Amino acid sequence: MITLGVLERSVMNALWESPDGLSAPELGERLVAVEAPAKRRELATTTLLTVLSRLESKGFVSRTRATRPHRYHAVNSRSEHTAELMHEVLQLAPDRDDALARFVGGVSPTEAETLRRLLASRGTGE
Amino acid sequence: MITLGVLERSVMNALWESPDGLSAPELGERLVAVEAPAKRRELATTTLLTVLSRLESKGFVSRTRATRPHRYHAVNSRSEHTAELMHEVLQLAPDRDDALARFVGGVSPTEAETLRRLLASRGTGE
DNA sequence: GAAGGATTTCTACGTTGTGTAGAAGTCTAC
DNA sequence: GTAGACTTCTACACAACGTAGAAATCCTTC
Repeated sequence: MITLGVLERSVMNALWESPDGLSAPELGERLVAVEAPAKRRELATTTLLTVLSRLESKGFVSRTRATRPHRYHAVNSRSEHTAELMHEVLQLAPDRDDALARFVGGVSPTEAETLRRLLASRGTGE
Repeated sequence: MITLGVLERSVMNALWESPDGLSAPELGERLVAVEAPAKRRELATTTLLTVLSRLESKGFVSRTRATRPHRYHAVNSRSEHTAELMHEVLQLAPDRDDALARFVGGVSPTEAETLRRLLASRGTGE
């Protein structure tokens, strides 16, 4: 399963919150702003470019080469990404229904209600 | 997020299918049996012991030291593991409901039905 | 159209996790 | 108490990731 490193995840979080995408320098500012306030020092722009390239290879990021500071966008929204991951995890289990049962058993009452609503509006499927 | 390597996953699969646990040599036999029939050559027992130790450190495996060939057990069932992973993934999303919506949107009709049943038997929660 | 600065790509190194297993240590049955 | 089974220690190769300098590329302006 494709996984993300800690910096890669920070970068994705920044991109997910930027509908218009970000250039590498802009990304740098966001990262300093967010994260542990005092902790995070400045990262070299080349570092960010490397990470962005890797994320592009992994299919998580696309870029616009038209403008000069290239703009980077998240390919999927965070929710899509999360849902996809959940499906991947579920796919690995041979006993899907059992896994689903345990999953449902662990959600909060609020979320259970959300799920009911979602399933209802989805139609019965038969 | 704690993740598993490919051999580690094979080992966990073998343990998950062995309610009474396995010793390292027994594990070796299982692994040869399963997996790509011709592909998988024999693995040294020490290799398996190393992997088992690492899985123990990660909390996925426990062992009985009483008997001489120690016996190794999966701490959680595969379904529990899967459900836990799904929760972890979901936890990372700030927009949980949205992620749930996308997740539900992607399940098969059969699974949707399973989910409905599970949520119904779970009680309304209020 | 050449120069200079901004930007990107290439290359590289340290760290960590994982697959792999020999060497060395420990335990038990005889 | 010793041989053989079993476990732990140590070790190495390889990939992924964080990190960034050097080198290449590209606009802009003179």
